[in-house]
Amino acid sequence: MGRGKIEIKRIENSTNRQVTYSKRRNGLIKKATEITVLCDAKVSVVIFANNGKMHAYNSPSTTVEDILESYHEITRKRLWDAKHENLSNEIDRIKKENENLQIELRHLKGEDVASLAYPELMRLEDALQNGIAGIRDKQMEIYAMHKKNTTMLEEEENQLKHCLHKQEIMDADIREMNGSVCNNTAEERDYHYHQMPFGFRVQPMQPNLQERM
Amino acid sequence: MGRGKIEIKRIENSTNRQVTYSKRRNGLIKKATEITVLCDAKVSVVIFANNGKMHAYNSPSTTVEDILESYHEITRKRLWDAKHENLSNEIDRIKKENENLQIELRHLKGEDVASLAYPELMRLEDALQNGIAGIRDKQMEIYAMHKKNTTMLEEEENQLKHCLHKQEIMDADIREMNGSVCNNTAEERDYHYHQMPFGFRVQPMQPNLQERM
DNA sequence: AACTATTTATAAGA
DNA sequence: TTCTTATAAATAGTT
Repeated sequence: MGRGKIEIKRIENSTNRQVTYSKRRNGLIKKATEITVLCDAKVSVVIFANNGKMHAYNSPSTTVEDILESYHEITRKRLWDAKHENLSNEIDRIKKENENLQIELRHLKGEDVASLAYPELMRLEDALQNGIAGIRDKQMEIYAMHKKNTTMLEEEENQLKHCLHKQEIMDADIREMNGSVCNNTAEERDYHYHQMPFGFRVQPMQPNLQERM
Repeated sequence: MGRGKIEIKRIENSTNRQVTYSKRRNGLIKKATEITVLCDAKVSVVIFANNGKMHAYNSPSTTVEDILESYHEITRKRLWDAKHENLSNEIDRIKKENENLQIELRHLKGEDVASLAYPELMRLEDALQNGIAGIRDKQMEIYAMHKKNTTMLEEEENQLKHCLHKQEIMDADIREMNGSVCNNTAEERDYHYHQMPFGFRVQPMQPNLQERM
């Protein structure tokens, strides 16, 4: 818009640039004023020249600071909204997944099954049977281990009893040799021992076994 | 600059104002861009429309305002971080809950039970027994309904057979009256009928019953 | 800064 | 909103 068309690139001639700057700066501020009046808008224009001098325009009843402040607020709000939405979507997604898991759990526990279709009931029964099977296996395993422990303890106990028994015989022999009277033979004592109720003979105790598993 | 000259005062027609705003806003920003390039200037333009929507142009630069603003930016960033953290915590919480549900589900399905303690196995077995009980109840209910349906169909079939039988007797009587010879009494035919294998007398068919449930 | 030929922006209409 | 176009406005080069 002038005698000749110009390319939009830096004007190398310093004087020319200065003149153009001055004219266009006025033009810009005029346009800003016009849009403010015509369209009831709030506008802030801040221009720094090459040489560092500043000019500014802002629509009436506001300050450049107000408008710049609002600008930053909005810019930040947009950023925040975007991220906020991502997080909210993530939460919704996980909550949905959570809900489905809860429903499946309730069904497996036999709750809320009244509304289920037959094939679904079959599926649930299969799943539960598998569950029980797996848990029974594990229980058997634990039972077997428990039994094995008990047996080992029993054997240990028996061995201890046996040692004790031998010791008693030896003590008796010693007392006999020392001149005291004893008419029980070793065989007789053995017999009496075996007549004792089983419960008194063996008392494997392992109260903490369950907690260890 | 247009088809007609306009006075620089607020445009009362809302649509016109909106259109003019849109055009002039683009014009203003174009001018800002041009002066930036041509004259090596730094320009910042912020425009708020009547309705609060914002547009802005900034030449690629760092100005004093920008630096002053960064203080506020940091303040607000802290605010944002706090809100962000709340959401993140919420996500972590739900994820954790989700994980626990998945574990419980796997256990109920008999998976990953190898590492469980005995009391936990007992609890799971109880839960599964309850589940199976609930589902068996529902299955019995469905079975009962199925059986009831079948019975009803059988009765209908029997009634039909009965009607058919009566019809045959009547037909025979008519033939007899017409002079043809027949030495079977109605009673005899009745006897033969009742001697037929059950399966041929009644054939209730309802192949799609299961699919209807 | 003023002038003015020309380019550019845009008001009105579609 | 976008396109068109007649016209107003801006401005490049000149004085």
